Amino acid sequence: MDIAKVIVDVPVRSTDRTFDYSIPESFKVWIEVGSRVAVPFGHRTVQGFVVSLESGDIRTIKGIKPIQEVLDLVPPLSPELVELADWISERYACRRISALQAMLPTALKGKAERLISLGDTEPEPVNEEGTLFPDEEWFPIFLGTGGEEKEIADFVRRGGEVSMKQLTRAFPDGVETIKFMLRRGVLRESQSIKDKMGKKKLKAVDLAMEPESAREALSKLPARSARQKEVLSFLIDMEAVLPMPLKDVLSALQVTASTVKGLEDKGLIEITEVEVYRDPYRGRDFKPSDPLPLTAEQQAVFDRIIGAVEQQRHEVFLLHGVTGSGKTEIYLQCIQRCVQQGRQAIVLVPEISLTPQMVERFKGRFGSGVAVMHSRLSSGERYDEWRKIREGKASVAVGARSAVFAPFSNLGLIIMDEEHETSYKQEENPRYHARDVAVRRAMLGDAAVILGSATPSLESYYAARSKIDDLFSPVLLEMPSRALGNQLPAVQIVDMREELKEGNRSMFSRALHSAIQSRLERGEQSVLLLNRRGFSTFVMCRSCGYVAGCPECDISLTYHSRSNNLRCHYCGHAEPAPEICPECGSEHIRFFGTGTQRVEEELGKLFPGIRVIRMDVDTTTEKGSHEKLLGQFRDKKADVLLGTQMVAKGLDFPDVTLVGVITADSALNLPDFRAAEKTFQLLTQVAGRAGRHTLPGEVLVQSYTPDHYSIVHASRHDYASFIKDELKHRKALHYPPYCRLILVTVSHEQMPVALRMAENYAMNIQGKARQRRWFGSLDKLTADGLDLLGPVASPLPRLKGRYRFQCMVKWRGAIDAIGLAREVAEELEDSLRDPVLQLSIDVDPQMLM
DNA sequence: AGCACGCCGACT
DNA sequence: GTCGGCGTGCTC
Repeated sequence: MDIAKVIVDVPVRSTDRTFDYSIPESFKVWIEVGSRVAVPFGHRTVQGFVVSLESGDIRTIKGIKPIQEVLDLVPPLSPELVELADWISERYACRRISALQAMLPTALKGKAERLISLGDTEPEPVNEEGTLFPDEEWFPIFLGTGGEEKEIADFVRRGGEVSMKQLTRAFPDGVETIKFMLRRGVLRESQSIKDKMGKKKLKAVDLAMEPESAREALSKLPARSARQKEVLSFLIDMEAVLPMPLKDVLSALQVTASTVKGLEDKGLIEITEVEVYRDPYRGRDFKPSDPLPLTAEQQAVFDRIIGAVEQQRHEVFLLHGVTGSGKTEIYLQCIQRCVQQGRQAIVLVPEISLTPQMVERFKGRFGSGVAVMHSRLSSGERYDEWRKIREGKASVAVGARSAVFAPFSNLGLIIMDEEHETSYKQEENPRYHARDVAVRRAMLGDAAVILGSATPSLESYYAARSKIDDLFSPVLLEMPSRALGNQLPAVQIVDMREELKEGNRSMFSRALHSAIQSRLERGEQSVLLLNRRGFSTFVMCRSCGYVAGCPECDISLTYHSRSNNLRCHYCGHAEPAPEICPECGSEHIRFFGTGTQRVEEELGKLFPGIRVIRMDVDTTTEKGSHEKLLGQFRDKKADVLLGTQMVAKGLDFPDVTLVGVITADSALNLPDFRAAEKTFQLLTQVAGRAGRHTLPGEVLVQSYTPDHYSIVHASRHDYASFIKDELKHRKALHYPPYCRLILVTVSHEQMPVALRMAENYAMNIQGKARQRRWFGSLDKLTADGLDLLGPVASPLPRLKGRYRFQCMVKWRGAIDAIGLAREVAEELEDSLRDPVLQLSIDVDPQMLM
């Protein structure tokens, strides 16, 4: 093994391949597939990943350079993850380095640092031009001031090796002099990769001897060392829990560090630096829980799954269980078996439902063997959870999307809860879908996969029934009844058109109004859902029709009452709310559309004294606020929990007997072929929140289109009928699961360029598809083929100052449509070498915007 | 991404 | 006649 093939951290197309490096003898034991290394690349040092090792004669490869540094003691990636990264880069048309980077916590994103040390050359006399005059007898004129050069040299000598950053900070005007010194070899530059985040170190105190000898020493300490004696006797008492964090000693005894230091100087104790994990859940105790007895239905499903787990066989299960059917308990017991076998498990949950309740359940069952990864952790905390996994200190990882990359070495089971959630699709590069990555990873490592949902995505459900997917055909397991035997709540649809006809212009129907009223009287709780994302509310002038829009994105601005300003949901642009119309000066400027803030205000007017907790993006930005709000609601500090989709997921409150959906239609009107599916899923999820315990629940759904099949079927908890209807639509219109999609978005600052390039793209891909005889055969459902829609203006036609057009590739069968889409994009980029032009390829898009 | 190599305008 | 503009192309 003499040669390492390395993917370097330079994310452009021309470097999206391996580069060969020789491995210095001393590194050979450290370097494996998955190692992170520093390599010389061009004129600098970059970070890279070893993706394969080859034996070979180094001399046969011209210009090969050696690996400069191995960056980690333990390779951060396994060969299995490296292979997975390859697959991701092909399937999602992204650079290999992006796929590799996506697998690591941001803390490990090393960047090169320039280090300056003294060179071997003695400072030589030079004149102003930098010409050497070694033979001249007269004293040299240094560039600038000779004194400065001496100061810089002294500074570097003191530090031994200082970073360029430090040096320029110390000598802000010395840049020229430093360059000059480098040129002459007085200073030398080297580069090294520095991680963004260090490990957290903690000072800990321990006795330097056996407790008996310490006790003896204690008696010999003079009386004037009263404080030190206190500390020592405390440590002897606490002997069982040593070493102990220094700061705990200080706060327990109200002494200062110098007192403890004194003891160290006497050689009685030791102060050491221990590496600690930043445990985000430190100091919280989790109620231990034992496995619950399974119902017959649960048992049957469990038995089926556990067979695969115990035989260490790759198999994918689609677990379709109604809300409250006890899927989580099945997950827990499968994990338990998996861990007992010495293998590890990953649990994927949507970010939004990664609530403290959820975490509690896993921590309660598996204790400290659980690592939790979600976006609210600081990057240091996330790094530490990640290291816990890699170092074998955790055997269960619970987390959002990216936890699918948890660096376990012997993975036995991957569980994906709420399998249908769109948040499993990453919306930036690499645009991977965690479900498909999970299945692929499990395939590579002979692990089982459970995809669980009350409302499985059509893609998964169809794959389970028809076994046609190229990636996976899950085994369908059904759990149609609730574990506690209680009924699914009755759902009533309220026709809002009728309300309007009868003169009720409020956002609450009479039925919902009286339902809330009766809950208030009985002291029960309600959950109100407004699936209204910010952009649908807008500010309009009633006199001239002016609508406040974002200057960068051409979409209407949303009014935020707390800060009294208008904000763009997409780019973050904010401006003060106008009092008069900026176009015509009229005072008739009004705020339309219903956001959660407005519902909150309205509730206060209609039900004086009502206690409302509002939960949406605005009230949950602060760390821990989510948790706090839910805690308050659970403690019955409020009558109503009002919020966006985040209130619909996985919450379980015993006293909630009413769930109200203020407008069920808002998602239906989005330009998305999944609109009906999303509406059905949301309504089913939220309806499942009511009456999970002893009190019966009621669900009221307000709608302007009460006859829509997604609303009707959701109200009857009828997944099968919904699927039947929806599949018919998808088939007729050639949408997934009957084909796959690739969304190509072309954007440019100049509208004509963007449009022209989008047209070129469409033309080129059609041409090539025709040549390969792939084009235009989607109508015959059995045939392989490719079809193209567009270009059309993107649903968000302008974003962050760029005009956007999109082409939709629809394809099916054993053709390399993804490769083709990428090829055409690259050719286009080459022909118009304009860095402003952006082409993005989204394979299997979830959001069509 | 950086960074050097390389071919055409305003200055000693 | 030279310094330097940034177009082009390479990095094991």
